[in-house]
Amino acid sequence: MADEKELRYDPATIEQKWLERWAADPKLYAAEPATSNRPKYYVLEMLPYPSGQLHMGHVRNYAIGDALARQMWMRGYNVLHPMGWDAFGLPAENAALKNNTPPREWTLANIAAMKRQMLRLGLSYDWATEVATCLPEYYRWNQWFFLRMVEKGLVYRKKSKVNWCPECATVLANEQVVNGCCWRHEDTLVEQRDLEQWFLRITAYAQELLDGLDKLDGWPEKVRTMQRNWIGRSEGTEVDFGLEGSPKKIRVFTTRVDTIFGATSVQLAPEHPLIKEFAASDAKLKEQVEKLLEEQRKAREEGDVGAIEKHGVPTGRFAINPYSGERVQIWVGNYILMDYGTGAIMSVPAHDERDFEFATKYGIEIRQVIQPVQDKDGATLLPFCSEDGVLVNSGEYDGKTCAQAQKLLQESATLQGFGEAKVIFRLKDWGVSRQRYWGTPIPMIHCERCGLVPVPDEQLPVILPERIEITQQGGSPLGRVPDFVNATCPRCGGAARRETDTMDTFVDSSWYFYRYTDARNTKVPFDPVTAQYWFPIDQYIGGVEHAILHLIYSRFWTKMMRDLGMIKNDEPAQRLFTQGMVIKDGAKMSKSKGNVVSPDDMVARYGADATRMYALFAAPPDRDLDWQEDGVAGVSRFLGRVWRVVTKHAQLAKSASARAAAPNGRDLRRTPEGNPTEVKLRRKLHQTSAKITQDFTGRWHFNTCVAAIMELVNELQNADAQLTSGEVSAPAVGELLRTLVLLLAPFAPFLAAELWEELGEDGAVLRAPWPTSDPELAKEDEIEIPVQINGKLVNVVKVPAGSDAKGIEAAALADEKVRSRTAGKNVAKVIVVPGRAVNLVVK
RNA sequence: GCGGAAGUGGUGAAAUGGCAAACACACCAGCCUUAGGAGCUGGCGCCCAAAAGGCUUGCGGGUUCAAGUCCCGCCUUCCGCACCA
Repeated sequence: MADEKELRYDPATIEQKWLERWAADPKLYAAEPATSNRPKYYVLEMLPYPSGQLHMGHVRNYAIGDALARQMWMRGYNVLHPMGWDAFGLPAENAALKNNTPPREWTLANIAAMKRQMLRLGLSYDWATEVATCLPEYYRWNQWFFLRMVEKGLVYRKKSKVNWCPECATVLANEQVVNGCCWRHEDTLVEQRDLEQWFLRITAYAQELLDGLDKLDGWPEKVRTMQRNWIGRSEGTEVDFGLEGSPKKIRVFTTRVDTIFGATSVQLAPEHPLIKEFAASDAKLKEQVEKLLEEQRKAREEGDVGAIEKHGVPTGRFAINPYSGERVQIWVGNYILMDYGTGAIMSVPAHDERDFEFATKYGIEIRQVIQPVQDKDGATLLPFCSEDGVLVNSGEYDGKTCAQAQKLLQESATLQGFGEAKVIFRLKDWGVSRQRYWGTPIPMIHCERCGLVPVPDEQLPVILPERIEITQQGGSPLGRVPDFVNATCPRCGGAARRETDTMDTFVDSSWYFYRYTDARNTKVPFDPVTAQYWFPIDQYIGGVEHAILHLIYSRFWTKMMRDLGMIKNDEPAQRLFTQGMVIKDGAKMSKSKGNVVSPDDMVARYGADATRMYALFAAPPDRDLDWQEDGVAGVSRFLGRVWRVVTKHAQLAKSASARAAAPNGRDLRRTPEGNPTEVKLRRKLHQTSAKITQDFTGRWHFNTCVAAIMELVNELQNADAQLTSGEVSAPAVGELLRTLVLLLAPFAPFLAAELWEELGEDGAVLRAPWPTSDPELAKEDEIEIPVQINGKLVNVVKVPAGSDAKGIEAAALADEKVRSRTAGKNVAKVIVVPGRAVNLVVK
């Protein structure tokens, strides 16, 4: 009875044993220093927010990274595989309100819990480099970078309209507004408020951030496209229209200055300063403008901007076209945005769809000034928006192509001083102020005499006070801590007030991966030499939801650090992989859908190996993954078969004769010899290892890697009798089982460690060399060739491997079925693809 | 509206232009008994009683000796962007 239990694969016991062993060996997953003679490989998974619970999306993300890291170790690389915590942020404050737990305590407890879960999963992180962004040892460097950016003129403060989430009671960056709602509160509409804010000048890098995308060919095209759209570069012209009866000018931005002779009105945004001016002396206009503004706000908040019906009112004022001197009405329109371009446009109804719609509605003149190159004679269907035409009704510019006219008009504007060529970006500067407690204090001091004064480096870190009452009232919580607020001005020594806003948490995650390379440095954020050894990251892995936020900020930060002379690389990550979502019952796993599967449950029932391996087996990593518990059970049963087949024959594999003939299973004869089963099994083995290596290095289809291991194990199982009887030689058994375990190691590290030991091997399987495949042994000696007649499959013939076209053709023509089908017919042509197929063209 | 990805058995999926459905899950039949979330054997796209045969990768065309794969048009689903002047 007692022995029987041992015949069962028991993941709980095996995994517990190895957890203890690994815990006793903290250097197991440590990278070698930069002096290592192995090639470096930096594999990184996006650091999680410490919510306290891993979810399946994390498990999938980390299973992918871990399989890669382990395989790279086995292939001889010096691997850096770190993990950390994106530990600042609002949930800690909410938890404090709810449970009366200090944010720091709550966060650290969550980190401890999630770390336990990660350890339980057997993830190969070097915890010596662990980083938690909420600790002063980390966030002091956020402050340090902030000061460097102040010096570089990359920080400024301005009062501006900002996105305000009433739920978070704080400001959001543009990137954090999703469909008009808060990215953390999908149902909470974002409001616009006027506030003094700190901004980072990310737009200084707009062009470089855009250009760099072309070189990031290791990034998914999807992410690059999203970033391009977000940066939104647009080439055009700025032109000053005159304001009738005033020396003032109205500057408009247009990408189609060639259509300017067709401008029949000028449209201003409701928030345009001139509109305010007009409205001041015109109560009726004021009322109308407010209505337009309200419509615009509503549409923006509903995320339905494109669908809003265009409205506008004439202001009664007129603008003067600087090229023609023509006088056109000035309107205010609800479809004009103040925060793009100049907040003013020239309206050319004949050549712009929106302007056309507007003009049609209000009976504004529609004047064609571009004649399409095609259908020169017939009436043009307006609006005609293509640039494939020539100018008409445009004075001296008539007959020019659109491109020629744009150039000439720009030159003329520059010459006469009423305009110029201009490139504008949709990307806005990064507002980093947050009126929250649990974040990095912004290291600035407000002095009544000296103004804004940076905190000197030697006074860093500006420590976030820990004893603080979290309340729900608005405004920065730090403002209610006198010990924090009251400061001495570093410049004049007088009494001053400390800045009470904290930094956006995306600052934390913009550079954390550099800190990993030198995580305990107390002098500088990281040692440049060490960082240069590891950077750029060879493979970054995470969810596509960070395509714009985190990934654009990180690129900016890297360029900024490069310009500080701290690093040499222009981009943080060479390759980026975005894994698919974890789905259950047709929907993304989420608490609100009630379809969450707990990783702890899975690990408890099936073990960490089975849980991780299922996450890799059920779909290729870039696709969405449908979580089916039966599938996990299936993988667990498979691991049981592996366990049985290896333990059953382990004695033979490590027998004296097997070792003597083939230490490590490596020196076996390199030509296929032995009894047919042995030849067949070794062939399958070498085919499997070739396939896995290929799928691993090439296209990252871990699901087919796992399937290949399953096929191998199925063959071993089918040959159980021959293995038991000794028909297969001991050295061959040794090679088979050892290699199987090595191939399994990146996917099921616990079982691999256990079986590696079972096979009598010392040392970590992680440090054993990755199996190489011998093409000679992998080669089939007979292959099946499908024979088609007119493209239809008729039969399959066997020919010796390496048969030439002639031999294959002969075999095909000799086949019974083929002969009966071709009898009495004319075989017009025979196409032979050696090793692949034969097709007979029969008439 | 624009851009991207995807559409293959009951399910997850596989297939350098060359035998569609590997590997699994579920299901069915049988064996085993320590009655388990265990193990083993076999079956499992559709039509046909079976065999023979035929049909089959969202729909319609095309290229090719040969198309799930390449090209054109359409449909559906998901994702991103969306008055960006």
